[in-house]
Amino acid sequence: MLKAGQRIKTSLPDVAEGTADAALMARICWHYFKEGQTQEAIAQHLKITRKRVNQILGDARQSGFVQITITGSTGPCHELEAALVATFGLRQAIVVPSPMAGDDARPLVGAAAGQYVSEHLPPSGALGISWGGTINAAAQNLARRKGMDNRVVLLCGGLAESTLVNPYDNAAMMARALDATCYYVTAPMFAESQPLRDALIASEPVKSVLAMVPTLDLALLSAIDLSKQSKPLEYGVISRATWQSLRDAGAVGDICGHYLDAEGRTIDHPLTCLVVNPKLDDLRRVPELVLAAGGRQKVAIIRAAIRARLCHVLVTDEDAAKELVQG
Amino acid sequence: MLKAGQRIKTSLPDVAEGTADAALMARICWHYFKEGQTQEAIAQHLKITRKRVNQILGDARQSGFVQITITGSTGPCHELEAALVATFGLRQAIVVPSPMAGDDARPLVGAAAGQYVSEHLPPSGALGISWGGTINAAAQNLARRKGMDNRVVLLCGGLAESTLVNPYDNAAMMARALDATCYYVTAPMFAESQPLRDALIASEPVKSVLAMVPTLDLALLSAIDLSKQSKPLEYGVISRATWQSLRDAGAVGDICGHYLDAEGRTIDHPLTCLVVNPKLDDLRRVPELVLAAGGRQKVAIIRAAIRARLCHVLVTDEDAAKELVQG
DNA sequence: CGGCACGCGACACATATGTGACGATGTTAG
DNA sequence: CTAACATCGTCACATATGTGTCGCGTGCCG
Repeated sequence: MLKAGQRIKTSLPDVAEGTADAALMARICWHYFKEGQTQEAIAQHLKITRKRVNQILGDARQSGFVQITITGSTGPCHELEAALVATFGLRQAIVVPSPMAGDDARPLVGAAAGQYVSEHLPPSGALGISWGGTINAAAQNLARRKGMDNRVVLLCGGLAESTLVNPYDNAAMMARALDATCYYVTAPMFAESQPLRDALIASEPVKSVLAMVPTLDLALLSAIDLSKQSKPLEYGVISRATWQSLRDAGAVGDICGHYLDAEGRTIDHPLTCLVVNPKLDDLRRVPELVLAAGGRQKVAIIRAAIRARLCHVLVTDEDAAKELVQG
Repeated sequence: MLKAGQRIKTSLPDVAEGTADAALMARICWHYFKEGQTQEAIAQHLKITRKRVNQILGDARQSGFVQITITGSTGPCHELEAALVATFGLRQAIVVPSPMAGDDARPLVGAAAGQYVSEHLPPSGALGISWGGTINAAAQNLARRKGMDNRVVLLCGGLAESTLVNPYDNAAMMARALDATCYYVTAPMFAESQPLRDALIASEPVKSVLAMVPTLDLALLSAIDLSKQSKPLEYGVISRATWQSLRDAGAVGDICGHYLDAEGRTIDHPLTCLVVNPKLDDLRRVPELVLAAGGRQKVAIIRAAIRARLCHVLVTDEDAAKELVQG
């Protein structure tokens, strides 16, 4: 739990370049994962301590330097996937097992989403991204590209306080993984007044970036819920009062700053006039909208997003999928 | 070491469908590799024994059900790669660390080659493949595709005796991984007489498959050496007498059944009139020739292949690369 | 009907792995 | 120059993992 104004070191994994020589890391990973050598043997071979090898392997795993993909035509929850597709008329659904510990589903859903994006973003395609822990995890699980001339467009404004997951960080990680040019919305996520928001949206840098939205090839969206476990609430991105009033207005969460009720309709609330974000119709013009969101608390907003025609492909976890199908 | 005529059960990993439920395997892999749970915890969660979890994980690793890729722009041996490109005018070189134990480099080089092919074979592209342990390993490390209408063309004849690595097995594995149609050369690798070979090559099924070679998008070639460790010799694919006479004729190995001397020239030898294989000029017409071969004993034939213009992209191991560059 | 091979669960145990404590060795700011 | 600090190697130890052995059912074949 964070206090307002608390400064947080943006301790993002940093893609681990620099922690140790990238070449060394690659070599260790090779011997360990590909060749199946023991850490001890690798340490002796390279004349470093086993502990160091262990450390570097840990870094490599965490930072997404090594990527583990589970091939196999039928995923682990493939009946649920079929059920989701059938129930909601989706193009595709990807369901991953929920974490065994009552843990956070976001890293896992994000990982799956990252893999999906890697496989479906065309070379030199333009990718729009939302923000959050899920997107962050997705960024770490993108297959690295190089020289393919991709573009990454951030679909929301930034946050001044560097919380653990920051839109700009997310976008930068994505762009780095894809070797892409990155386009940021150089404005806060929430403006302080409606005139200010209108001015920002009309301003050249913001306008030009938002104008790219209808030209995107794929957008990776996340769903922000307004449950008691809502992360923005926890991180202080929105105040408790705002949270309460949004709920009172019938909102179950938001997609790219568009607050929706359970039926997928945009709600009426003062905050909606302060958000700097792409228009709904522009988003709907993107040929492939991938929504990555997991955990029971996201069920309502996921359903709303689907009803709002903001989800062609859903990436979620087993728990949420079950509730979506049954409920 | 195999005795002539010994029957070998073709105990290929079989892509592990069937060993256990694929969905179970996927789930276990997910919890273990992605979520980082302990085998014990997974066993309890799924109500099976830890041993079983352990087993399934082992199967999954070996069969390529899980794939581990090392991302990172600079590979572990990236100076050697640059040196190879510069020295031999290659389009690209991929060098992987040699196995630490005096072990076989083929599985490792093959793994890297498989990854390369996955990344470079166009959707609905046609892939030509050679055969051998290296290609076998490559097949296990292809990213699975589905419904992309790829084609796999085997670039050599078959072997009646099912040795550990058999051209038809190789091709079948590749085709399965890519969900591709597979085209086999329905003829032995070596015909018993030249008239028979000519008749075979002129026959419809063989001719039509060989005619596909100039239309390939990419060919994954392997190099067969004639050193004392030569695998075909060990497996009895060629007799010791033939081996000796090929060496006497100046051959250092073969690429797709084309025996080359150290300079990359085709040699003169009776065997060359018995091989059922694509013509050199047809091979050279393939826009991308990837040669996957590692181990010191392959250095000579690799060099020969490059000189014969049969290698645009080289995938090899550190030991071989060093000798290639220095020697 | 009687083996008999096979697979699987229950242990058991040798390694391998992750992590903490502690001291030596630089490294930088004052 | 020196002291605070970060980094790294050594040791140690709790877990986790891989791989045996044993004994029990089950289904197959003679």
